[in-house]
Amino acid sequence: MAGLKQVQRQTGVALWRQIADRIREAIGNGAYDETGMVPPETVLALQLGVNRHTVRSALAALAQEGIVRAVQGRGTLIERKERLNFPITRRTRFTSGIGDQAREMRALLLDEATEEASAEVARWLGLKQGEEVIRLETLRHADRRPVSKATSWFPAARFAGIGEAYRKRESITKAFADLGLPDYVRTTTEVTAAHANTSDLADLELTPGAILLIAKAMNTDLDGVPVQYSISRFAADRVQFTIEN
Amino acid sequence: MAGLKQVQRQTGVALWRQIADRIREAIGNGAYDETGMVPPETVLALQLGVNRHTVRSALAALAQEGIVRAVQGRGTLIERKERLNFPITRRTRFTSGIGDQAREMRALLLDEATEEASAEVARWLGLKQGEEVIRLETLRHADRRPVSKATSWFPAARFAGIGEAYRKRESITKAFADLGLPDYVRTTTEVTAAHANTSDLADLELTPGAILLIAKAMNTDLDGVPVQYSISRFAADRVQFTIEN
DNA sequence: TCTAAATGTCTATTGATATAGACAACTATA
DNA sequence: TATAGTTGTCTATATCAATAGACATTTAGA
Repeated sequence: MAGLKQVQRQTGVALWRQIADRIREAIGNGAYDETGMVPPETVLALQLGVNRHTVRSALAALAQEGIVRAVQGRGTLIERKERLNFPITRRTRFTSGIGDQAREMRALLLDEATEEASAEVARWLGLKQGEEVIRLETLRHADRRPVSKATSWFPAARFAGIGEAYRKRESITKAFADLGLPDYVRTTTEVTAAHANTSDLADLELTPGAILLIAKAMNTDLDGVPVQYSISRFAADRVQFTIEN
Repeated sequence: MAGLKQVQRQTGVALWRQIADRIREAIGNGAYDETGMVPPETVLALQLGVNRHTVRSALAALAQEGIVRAVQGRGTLIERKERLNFPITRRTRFTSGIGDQAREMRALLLDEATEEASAEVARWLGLKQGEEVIRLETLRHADRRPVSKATSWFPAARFAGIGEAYRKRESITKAFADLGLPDYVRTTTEVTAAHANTSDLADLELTPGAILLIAKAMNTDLDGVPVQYSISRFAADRVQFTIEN
């Protein structure tokens, strides 16, 4: 049996949203792969102990996301089912990590700026606070679906022009290569989770209330000198991380 | 300035809950460390573009969690501010990982059962579906605050009695040692995020709507033979993971 | 072609959520 | 000892969320 987790009342999170989240998760886990359909509204309502109308609100939200499509008389069909796996290793690269799981990858440069390093950025990049860094805001798609939004900082002195290189090559690895850095390694990754804010929601095409997986990562060159610090935000219902040690 | 992210309306997540989450996060990030107090209700209401009463609902929820304490005439004081760091490496162990960040560690065995391996468990442990495994439900505390709830499976043939050993030693590492396994390594960790369900809420002493970081992990002995598969659920606002490669 | 099973639509009612305003009570400080 | 600044309490109102029931509409299959 599928066995959706029970919902909770009076939590500040509407039942229809909790139910939508559970069904989205169940779809992602392949719980309904046999039929390709979500169970009937009446069955879900009974399983979850809520009114059928509440289930309908949840399914309407999922239909809005393009995950299911209701057909009168037949049932509610699953339209899309995805959870990308993102391996985190010493050789973590976004493009090759996701690349074999998606047919088409795109990377978009949303914004670029040169600024003085904040205390946090300076600490990670091993700079003094106030030294110049280049900040890139990037958005990455897999199969035309937004997957992650990232803010990256680079030491400005060493990587002038990395914004332009990234825009052309659509890859950090290739942009580094163009600037004379043939290889680099992922040194540290910190993972947290939080609710999405408004701008992340819009860029990642999420519905409000969605959860983000947040990875703060440092890359260094082969001598251990920091070359990039980044904060990436992933839609938690589309992505999981795998750490292979 | 602190600058809390804006809230969103008509999302199925009540404003007071969104605001509570943002303030909890801001406290965890040290945004109010200078004063040790949350900004006045009227200021927060203005910043967030909501009514003062809505902010009060959020602060009431945080007071319920023991994170803040309102004092009439003075303001709202920060009582607790914590986020434990949990390193994930080849030598990941819960006790030593958290141990140096907390004065007191406790591990509780909630439940123990011998059962037939599900398809998932069998796959991870390299068993045939239906082979016997021991399942442990454990709850771990740091400084009397619940940190994580975990379900672990062990091959029953090899680790008979591990429940009793864990109950006595309050450590997987020591329980393994008692059963003749002096060392093991973390091979794979999968990280996802989701909303907490009812039983996790209760055991982890969370408020409804809270986010969990979920780690599915496999440990093997030094010959690469799987010895443990576990699913651990952490309160996302109390914990972060660090992956050092 | 009938029927069971499924989604779609409508009305009505209740409780939770959010806003609005006014004023009381308390604290720290000028 | 005033006073400004803060939290606490109360009333009122509008909208959202959830339940309840009835019935229409569509699909697939007997």
